[in-house]
Amino acid sequence: MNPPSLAATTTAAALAARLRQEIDQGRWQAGELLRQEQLASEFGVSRIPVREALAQLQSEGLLRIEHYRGARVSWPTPAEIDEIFDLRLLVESDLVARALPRHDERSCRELARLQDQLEDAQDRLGWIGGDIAFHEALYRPAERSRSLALYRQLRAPIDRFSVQQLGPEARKQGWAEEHRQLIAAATSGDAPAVLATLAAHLDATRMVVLAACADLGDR
Amino acid sequence: MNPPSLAATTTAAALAARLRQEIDQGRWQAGELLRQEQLASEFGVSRIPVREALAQLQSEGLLRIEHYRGARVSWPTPAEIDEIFDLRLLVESDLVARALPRHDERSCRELARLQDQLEDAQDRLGWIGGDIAFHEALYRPAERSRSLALYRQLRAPIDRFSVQQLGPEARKQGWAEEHRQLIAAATSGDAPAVLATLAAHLDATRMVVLAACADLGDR
DNA sequence: CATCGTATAATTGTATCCAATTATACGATC
DNA sequence: GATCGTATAATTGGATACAATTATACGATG
Repeated sequence: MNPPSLAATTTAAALAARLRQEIDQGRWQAGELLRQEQLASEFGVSRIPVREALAQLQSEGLLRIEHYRGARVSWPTPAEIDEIFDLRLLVESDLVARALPRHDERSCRELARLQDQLEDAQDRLGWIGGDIAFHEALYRPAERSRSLALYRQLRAPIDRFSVQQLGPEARKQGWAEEHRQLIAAATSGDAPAVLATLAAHLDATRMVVLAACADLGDR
Repeated sequence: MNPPSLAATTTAAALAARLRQEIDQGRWQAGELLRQEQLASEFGVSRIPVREALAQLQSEGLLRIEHYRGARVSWPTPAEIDEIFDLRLLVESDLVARALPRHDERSCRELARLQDQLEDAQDRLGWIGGDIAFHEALYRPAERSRSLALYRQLRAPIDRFSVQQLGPEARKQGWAEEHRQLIAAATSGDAPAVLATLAAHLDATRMVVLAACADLGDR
């Protein structure tokens, strides 16, 4: 008989979500310190849920916490980014290959709808969210929850580079084209095509992220 | 000038390590509740570091925390376990393939030494620790830190089943045999052999874990 | 002037206490 | 007797307060 309780989650989780967004949007640069007290007063909570949120973001690879020193936004090296994309290719190829035979007309329409929605997105955050939604819909028919979680986890620490680099309209066009090809290949059930397109798509994204990361220097 | 500070870590981290061990040893069954107050008084600390340790173990997939309900030992389904082993095969095949050309006489001696040590291990915990050390040494020359972390993360939630099932001396023998074959293949640089052996080794382990998990029933 | 050591401030880690929520026990009602 | 509603207890989530550690400022010393 309760009202559906909008905030059915803990404040630490809400904070983590908020901070995740802000990191993606570039509020803090790589290597920058996040102060517990500052965040606590900013959001009007105590440091306890702040600490739990920071710990959560560390486990997602967005932060690195040092004992008594504080939480810094992670600063992946180009080698790490390369490795992440290699892993994404492994995992996402497996996912799409398993999903392919289970895609039907309905799921392919859903893909097209998500792509339309993506191209209508206004801000960078809506953009990356749309891309995530598209890929998840592409992989979901595989019914591999664990792999899907792994896919999310691999994206999380590098998505902010895509978001921040997302100026050039050209890249956006190419991205849309690759997504359209993925939909076509999924619709026709052409496994080699979908795998090749996915690989090309990931490689293109890799270049964007590496470029964004190169500007940082190491620390 | 400080003494090397044995506990250079936080108490939450120490607690997490301890609880990880205890979960592997089967102190709590799958689905069982871990009470914060009980753990706090048992280890002589407050509930704050206990909560942080529990959150950490949740991010590792060992626990599942429900809002205001408590932390339960995770109870993976056979399907999830199957999926984890599929992912392990993907990641570990990639790792061993990259490591293989970089193994030399020294690293292979190290593998043999670790295997000797493993076979001398007394208790179940030493056993699983030895197996982890062996595999990490097998993959380390690849210099893929992110993949190695992923490998650890995939093992973490299922190792307890191997540990608890680890009665039969027979299985232990077969395991040792497979490890010896891996060393031989690594020494001779025989990529197809090492990949085939790894796949067989993982499949054998999968069966053990699935058997241990089957006794649980779902919850 | 550079470097080291010390005192102070700033920050994180933990303990204690209170609030919010859930689980349990008990009685009323059909 | 079973089921529902309510009161109580048990448990978790969060706020405040304190301890431990690290960073900074400042002066002494060469």
